[in-house]
Amino acid sequence: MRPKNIEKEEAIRTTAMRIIAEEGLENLSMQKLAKEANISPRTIYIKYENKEDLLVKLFIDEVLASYEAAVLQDFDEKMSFAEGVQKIWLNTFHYFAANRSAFVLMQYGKSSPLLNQSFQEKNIKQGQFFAPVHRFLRHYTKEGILINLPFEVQRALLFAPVWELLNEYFEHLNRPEQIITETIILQSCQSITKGMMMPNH
Amino acid sequence: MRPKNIEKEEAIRTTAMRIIAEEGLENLSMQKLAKEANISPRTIYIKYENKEDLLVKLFIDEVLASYEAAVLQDFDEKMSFAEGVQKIWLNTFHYFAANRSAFVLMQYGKSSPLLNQSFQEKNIKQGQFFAPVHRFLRHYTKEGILINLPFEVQRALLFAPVWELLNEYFEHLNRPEQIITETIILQSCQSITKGMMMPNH
DNA sequence: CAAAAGTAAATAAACATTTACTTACTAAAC
DNA sequence: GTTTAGTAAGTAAATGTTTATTTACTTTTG
Repeated sequence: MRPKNIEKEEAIRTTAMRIIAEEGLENLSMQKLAKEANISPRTIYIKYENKEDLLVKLFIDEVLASYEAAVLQDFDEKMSFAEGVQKIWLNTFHYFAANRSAFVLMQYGKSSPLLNQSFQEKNIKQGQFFAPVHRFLRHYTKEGILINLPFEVQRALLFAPVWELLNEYFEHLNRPEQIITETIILQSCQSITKGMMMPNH
Repeated sequence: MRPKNIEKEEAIRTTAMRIIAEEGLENLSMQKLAKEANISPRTIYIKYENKEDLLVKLFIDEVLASYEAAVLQDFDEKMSFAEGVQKIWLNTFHYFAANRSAFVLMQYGKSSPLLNQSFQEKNIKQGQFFAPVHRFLRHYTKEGILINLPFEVQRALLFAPVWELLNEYFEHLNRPEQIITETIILQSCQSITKGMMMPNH
């Protein structure tokens, strides 16, 4: 039996991510992808059921999984609240600043019904991945250090700004100077953290 | 000379917004739009140069312009910092909660290269619209009340969370209970505002 | 009737997916 | 150890559909 050529599978994935990052999800077609990856369209269908399957697997394996791994790197639930939040901010910023295609696909995931649905379906899995963050926030809420709000609200308030700053970071890539520096990220994180903590902490 | 039928132009716009909100931008085709608006495809091309032109005008006129008008309603630069930020939060929340299609298209505007580009190009116009907010933030920065960061960063930190909460709001629409209430919005806004203010204010 | 608004039907390109075929490798048979 | 049959990987070209846009025509109103 002829064995799978792993290089071709790799080529499909990296080429797809490149097209999405450079030309947008709406410009990714199966034929274009095959051509640019130097393979036959049929080869994609050996490895993926259809386009939807390809996009969902790409989204979950190349974006969600590696994002979650990156975010939790060197993160410890036992860190102080400010320290833990800062670690997540820096991990998020560095990971996506270096992986624009992952950032772009993640953004698509929020608006595209297709990806959004798969995002929802995998919420269980994601919940397992992000469990340390969940426990971290719940712990400091119980301790009376973090203001008492639903988890989803805490997550939105604490981490939405870093996404918006990443947007700003990429928009400034083509401009003479970059305003989103690590110093700015640290300052921003401190402001947000301060606002989320109970008085006298 | 036969006069334009304004109803048909209206039908194109509202139908397009409905398709985008319900089925996503990727499922909006000119033929489908024509069929659902009960007109001929050619009629769209009388009113718009091409699909890109349609989307850009839809985005600018139906989304950006009305969003900006909604956000600035009853907002006054002379309001206190906390009061002004809260007004913008509430305006944003109420406007998009009641106009899901505008919210969806706005989200697309952030990821789709097509819309993103037109977004960038119209930044001058948008800058004029949002000038009151810009002046508002600059004033309180000079006064030493708002922490001194680049305008783009202040905007990201102050207003990104309300977008994320809107996402959460829409996701909870299909669930038994809504966690994103006006009370939660007000509490969230206060936390963010507190973090962005200089100590002793 | 002039002239733009509007239509139905056509066009050509692009799309996702399939068909019919070849290639490359494994492992059993000799 | 060489041959050979089987099988999945891979390909080139085709499929039928959908796409944005246009053509050739009709309608409506000043």
